[in-house]
Amino acid sequence: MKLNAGVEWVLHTCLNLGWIEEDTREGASTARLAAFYHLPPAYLGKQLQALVRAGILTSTSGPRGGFRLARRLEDISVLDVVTAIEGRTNAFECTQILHDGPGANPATDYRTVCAVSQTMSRADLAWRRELASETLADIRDRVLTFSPGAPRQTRAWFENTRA
Amino acid sequence: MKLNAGVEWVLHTCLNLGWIEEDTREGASTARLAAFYHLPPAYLGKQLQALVRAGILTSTSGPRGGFRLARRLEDISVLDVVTAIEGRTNAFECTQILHDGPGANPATDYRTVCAVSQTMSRADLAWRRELASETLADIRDRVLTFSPGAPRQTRAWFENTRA
DNA sequence: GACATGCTACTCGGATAGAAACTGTCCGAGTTATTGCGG
DNA sequence: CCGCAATAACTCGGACAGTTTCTATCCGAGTAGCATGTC
Repeated sequence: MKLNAGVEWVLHTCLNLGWIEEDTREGASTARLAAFYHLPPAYLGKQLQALVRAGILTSTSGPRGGFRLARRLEDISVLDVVTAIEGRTNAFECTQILHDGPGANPATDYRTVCAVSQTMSRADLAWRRELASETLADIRDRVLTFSPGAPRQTRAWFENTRA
Repeated sequence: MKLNAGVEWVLHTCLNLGWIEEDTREGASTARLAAFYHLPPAYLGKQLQALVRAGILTSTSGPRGGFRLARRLEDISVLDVVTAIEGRTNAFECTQILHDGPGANPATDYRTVCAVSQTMSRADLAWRRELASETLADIRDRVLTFSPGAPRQTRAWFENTRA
């Protein structure tokens, strides 16, 4: 029950894309996005591809290509990003072992009936609800209040490393 | 980000132990607890050992030995059981990649400062809070209202298979 | 008949393989800017 | 000087290994009950 490391990477990367796109109207390539945090470029690219499939990013090939946000940060929830990487499966997956116990009803769907499954599902739901209630724009704003210079610094880095 | 299968197994097993101990004053061996759901006995035993280390169960060796609840179901939260199996680590582990970015402060602990980490930690907290708010006794009571015959059926099975 | 004693069967516990998922890497298909050539 | 075409460089995308975690199994240490022999 450990989240993929890619979740942390792409969350920070999306924030960076948000700041880059405010400035230049273009995106950024995997190589530069990875270099910003010294991440393995190819593996970060793999995660970003998942975000493209989820409709969070768009990608363009060739020179001056790369990744861009498909929609505004206000319209991307943290849950959207997590789901894109981790998939739609819950942390607790009821295997309905009650079916293998005595006195089981083969027709019953214990994923909805079993009290254990209900409790675990409720916890998963609380987790998802918390992530769904926050957008990347909310996180960006919290970053701004803590370190107002972050956008400028980030943009400057991407400007300088381009040369 | 998938929970161990053992979590489901031991939750159901603890409920069974609760019903057995209401009847006979004794516990049950791994073999019989596993046979109840056709689970791999040795692997279930491994999980139950983790619950012993966590102080949820007690174990006795030798003939007529096995596992017993260390305390009442009212005093065992679902979180206790999950933590015993999964460990105390959060689903999201902040690796502080901001330390590898430009303009980072080496002295800063980004696990508490980083806005991304804050959001993910909040979600993990909501998940844990939900699990901590429910005890095994709560689950047992919900089972009773849905299928009042469950305790008797379970006890009967363990009685019959003993012979 | 009662008791001590050795034995047998049974249990947990940790050490040992196998499978699956995560992490990381590599090369190919496609695209765009560039550069050289011809008009 | 302008337009066109071939080229070269750059990008994503999916296919291919390495590592960690989870799943499953096996055998040994220890214990409780039982059978046996003795008093």
